[in-house]
Order: sequence, then structure tokens, then C-alpha cells
Amino acid sequence: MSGVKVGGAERIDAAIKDLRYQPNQLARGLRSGRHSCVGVIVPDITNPLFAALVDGIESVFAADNIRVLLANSREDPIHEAALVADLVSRTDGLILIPPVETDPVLVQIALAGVPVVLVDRVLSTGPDVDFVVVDNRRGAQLAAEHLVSLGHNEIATISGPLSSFPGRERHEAFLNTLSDLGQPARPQHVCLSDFRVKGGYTSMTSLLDEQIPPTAVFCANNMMTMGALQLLRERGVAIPDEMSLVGFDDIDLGELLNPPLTVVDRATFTLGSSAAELLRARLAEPGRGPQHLTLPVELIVRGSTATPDPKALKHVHSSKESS
Amino acid sequence: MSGVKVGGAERIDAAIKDLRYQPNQLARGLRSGRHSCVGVIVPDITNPLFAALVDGIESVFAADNIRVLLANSREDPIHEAALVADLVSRTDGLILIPPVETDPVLVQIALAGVPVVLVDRVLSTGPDVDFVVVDNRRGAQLAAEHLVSLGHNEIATISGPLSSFPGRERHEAFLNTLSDLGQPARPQHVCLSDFRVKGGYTSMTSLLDEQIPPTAVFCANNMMTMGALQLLRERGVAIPDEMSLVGFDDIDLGELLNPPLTVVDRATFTLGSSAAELLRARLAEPGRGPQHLTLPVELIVRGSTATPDPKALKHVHSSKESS
DNA sequence: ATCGATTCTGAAATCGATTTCAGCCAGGAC
DNA sequence: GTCCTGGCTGAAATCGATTTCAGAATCGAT
Repeated sequence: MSGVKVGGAERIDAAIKDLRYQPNQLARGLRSGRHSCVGVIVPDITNPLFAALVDGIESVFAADNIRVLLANSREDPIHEAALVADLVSRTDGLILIPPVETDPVLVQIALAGVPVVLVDRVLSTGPDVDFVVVDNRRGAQLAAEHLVSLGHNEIATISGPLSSFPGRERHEAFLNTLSDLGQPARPQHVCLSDFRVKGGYTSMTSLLDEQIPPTAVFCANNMMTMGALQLLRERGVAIPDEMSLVGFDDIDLGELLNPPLTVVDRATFTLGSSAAELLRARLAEPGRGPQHLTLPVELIVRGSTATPDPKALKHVHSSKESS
Repeated sequence: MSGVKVGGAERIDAAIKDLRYQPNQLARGLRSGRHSCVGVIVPDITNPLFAALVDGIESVFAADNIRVLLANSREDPIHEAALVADLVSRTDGLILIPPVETDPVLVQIALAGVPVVLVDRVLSTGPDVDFVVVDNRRGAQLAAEHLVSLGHNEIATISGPLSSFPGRERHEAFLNTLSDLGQPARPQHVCLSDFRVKGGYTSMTSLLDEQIPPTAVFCANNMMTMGALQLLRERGVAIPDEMSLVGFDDIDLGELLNPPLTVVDRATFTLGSSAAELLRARLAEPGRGPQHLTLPVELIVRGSTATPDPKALKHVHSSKESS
């Protein structure tokens, strides 16, 4: 312990510093099987919702000194498969939002025992894995009840793809609630779209061009709401006078829009942090039973919904006929 | 070639399919040194600007079948260093937006010959590397000229940190242009902030509380613009009647806001794709000289800027005194 | 049939760390 | 003084692929 004999450890530390030695994480990971790193795959990096979700995930792992590697599947199952294959080798576990409900690659890696947590969307087949979702049905129900209670009886929906879990849940719950309240939607007022801005835009176009345009529309996600808003602005349709709008998922600046947007909101950051906690727990105890979380939603009533105005409605009709 | 003797290759392919064999990307990368994968580090995943940028990057590498791994440095140089160390081992090259201008880790890896492309921000020290930036000075100049030409003579700026390249460039160019046009900004009207929503919010607060509040404000990035907008909305300040606002970087839905926002815009997607092209070229030819790109900006005049209204100005004063 | 050239095959080296293991040495107990 | 235990050290095995290489097999041409 005296100064005469310098310990090996100190000399190594000094050498590391001197030579600016950076261990190769690949070799380290290959041998030890541990990476101090988790992977996250989102379907659309430009959707602010997923950015907030990732933020929530990072907040958890930052404390553990675990790095988060993010990848974008661009809603493409093929590309996602390549990313999963990559990340499985490089990380200790995965958090992901699968682009499709039947994902053979995911089934396979889940079966192989790779720690996986699903967020927002779940798989319809395959083994039972951890997941965190929100109460999509409740959110759609709140939106429908709100519109009906305002007195609307021509209510439309721009739904997401029925092949996705949230798309189907919101779609069904919205239409069912409408029916239960005695205001079933006309078939022409049911648009099946794709959760994208352009999809919301074109769906709203076709709704406005209907013989009987709706007085209120439910947009099943934030991107489609933005597309719908854009078209309404272009056409000069007044919100909420001529058209009421409820979105699912809040939008950045949603309250600064004219009018501020009525939306079904959910704690996106918490969605991410919950998923991260689930993965962390599974990493610590791989054998535990799968956990399922359903987070609550709430309706935030702002200015984009109102009682339908008969005069305004007529105006929509006349403008259609005069164009 | 006849059916009698089955070639080894086919048998291997069959076995791969049968056993669902997935090669370990780690081992592959370790041995071959090639990863078919590039890393991207952004300072703030929740900033839509960076999401669009990543989208541009992905559009380029998708064609090459090169995966893109994204990481979030959260503006933290320490965390960024860990991410860089990780990604250097795992990828063929890096595209990054450094959180600080003097980044010893970056200098080190650039020196070590790791292919690196900088975007939006550059390093003030270290070796010469590829980078893509926008014409920050020109953008700030356009904003200043626009406000002065409208007749404003109490013009303020909410600038980013001067320790960052775009923060300093925009700040200096804006103030210089103001001086050149004979309308130098009062010292109280120069706010140094942090490129974050909250920073814009508090800066706008202090500007409104000045004895002589400005009639026009330049916000040096999108996040601070959002914060400033939020405060103006809360205080009930009318835009552009009581306050003109020019932002740097467009905002999603910027044209749907009330009023639609006047901004200095840049081709964010192109910023990403250009960086990706630069990295791809360097990967193909590691020895080439460093390339520097400066992309143009343009002023989009929408509704948030107008000629100052003497009546409205007085109203701001009186409201301050009456509160 | 022989030669040369090309392809194919299986074994061994390699990437850069972690992990294991045998061998060595020091200290404490009997 | 001997034996056992514990820690330390350096060498070798390991992770799972790619890459290399020598030797065998195939093919065409003379």
C-alpha cells in the first residue's frame, strides 16, 4: 500500500487516460452480452407525439446511465424487421410501436426471450408481452358524447386504419357511442384513413363534398387533425361556426390555434416513462409475468366545438352549390 | 447444375430459412468493420425541426439500405460524449448537431478518422470536417429589414445562446442590420436566451414589462417563438396590432395560427438530406477534402407582422400602468 | 489424358473486448 | 514448519460472425 509499489489498477487508469483509450462497445457487448443500451422503434419520427414519448423514455433511463438508441420504422414492416434484427444484437431490450398488428419478427424475438415492451399498439398474435396503451375506447366515447351533447346530428369520423389497434378501438368506440346515443353516423360520414396529415386532408375534402356534409368531425389522431385543419382553412370553413372539430391527441400549440382545439388528450410523456419502467423491471427480473398498463385519457374542451348553427350550416350547402 | 446434386449455397439458404437464423450484427460488425448503419445525434428530440431533419437523412439512406440510428444528447455534452463513444463503435459514420462549439470528444473522433458530418452548428476548434449550415446571417438580416421597413423603431430580439454558432450568427446579424438601418436596438430590448420554449416565454415577459416595450420582436428559433406566442396569448396582447413577431424557423401549423406567423424559413428536410449526401460521399471516398454547404433561407411574410399602430402602442402602455 | 485455371470446401485466424482458469504468492491457523 | 485459504496475475478460451488460406474438386482446352 506504500508509495513504493504502484498498484496495477492505478497504472492502467493512467494509461487509459494517456492513450485516450475508448473501449470498443461492440466487442464488449459481444462478449458480455450486456450493452447498457436499449432500443426504441417508432413508426414516424415527425409525429410530435412520439417525440414526447421518447422524451419520457429517456427520462427514466438517463438515471440508470443506460443509453437510448432510437430508430424510425416509417410504418414499414419490412424496414422495421431490419431495425429489430439490428437492435436485438446491439441492445439489452426494446421498446416499440409496431407498425402492424401481426408482426412475425416481433413474435419471433419475443419468443426468443428478448425483453420487449410494446407501446400504444399491441400485437393480435404471438406471445404475451409487456405493453402500455391508453384508454382509446374511453377517449373516443368522450369525444362522441361531447359532440352529441352539443346537439350535433350529422357527425363524421376520420378514423385511422382498422388494422391498427388504436385505429380500430377509437373507430369502434366512437361509432358505437354515436349509435347508443341515437345519432348513428351515416356511412358516407365514416372515413377510413391512415393517421397521416395528407390522409386527414383528403378525408376532410371528401366529407365537405358530400351531399349532406357533417356539422362535426372526430379526427382519430393528431396528424389527421392537422391535415383536416389545413383543408378547412383553405376552404374558408369557419370553426366552430360551420364545423366542430375534436381531435385525438393534443397538438403542440393546440391552444394557440384559432380557435384553440378541443381534443382528447393523454399523458404522452407518462406513456413513455411507464414503458421504460416496465422494460427496466423486466431487465432486472426477466422471468416476471407480462404486465399490461392502460393509461387514462381526458377530454379537453377548448374552442373548436360548439352547438351547430343552422345558418352556418345552410351557408356550407349554398357555397357548395354555388361553386 | 442438374437436380441431382444440390449446390451448397441453396442448402445453406434453406437452412437459414428453416432455423430462422438471424446473424448477430455485433459479431458481423466487429469482424468486418462495416455496419450498414449510420448514427445521428440531435440535441433535442422534441424539436420538430430536428425530426424533419432526421426525416431528410433517412430519405437518403433508405435507398442504400443503410439503417439510421438516432440518439438524443439533450443538449448535454457529457451525455453526448457517451453516445458518440457508443455510436462510433456501432456505425460507419456520424451526423450530428453538437450541443457546444468546443467538443473535445468530437475533435478526437474526427482526428481518428471517423466519418463525421456536422449540421446546423459547427465547431470553433478542431480539424476541418464536413458540415451543412444555413445562411443564419442572411435570415436575421431579412427579418430586421422587414421589421424596419414596416416602420418599427422599437425592435427587440430574443436571441439564442451566443456560445452556439447559429445563436451568435443570428444575434449579430440582426443587431448589425438594425444599426445599419439607423434603428439600433435598446440594450433592454436585447434578450439572450436558450433556444427553449420556456426561455422564449420568460424573455417575452421581461420585454413586455420594460418601461418602453418593443413594438416588434425577433425570435431566433422556433421553440422560443412558441414560448413567446404563449405569453402574448396569456397577456392578451394582440398580434400584429400591438406586437409584431418574426420567428426563425417555421413552425408546424404556423400558417394555421391566429394570425399566421411571419418567419424566416429554411429547407429543413433538405438540410438533412444534404448532410446525408455528404456523409454518403465521405463513406465512399474517405480521403476527400472537407465540404462545406450553406443553404439559403427565405422570409415568409404572413400575418404576424404589420405597421406599428400608435393607438395599440398606447394601449400597451396604459395597460401596464393600470395593472 | 493432362495441364492449368477456376471454384469450392473446410479449417483456422481475426476482430477486441470479457471471462475463466491455472499457477503463484502472501498471510493466518494449527 | 506445514497446510490451507484468498487474492492477484497472466495466459487462454470465448462471443459469432467475416476473412483468409491451403488443399480438393471441377471445368475447359489442348
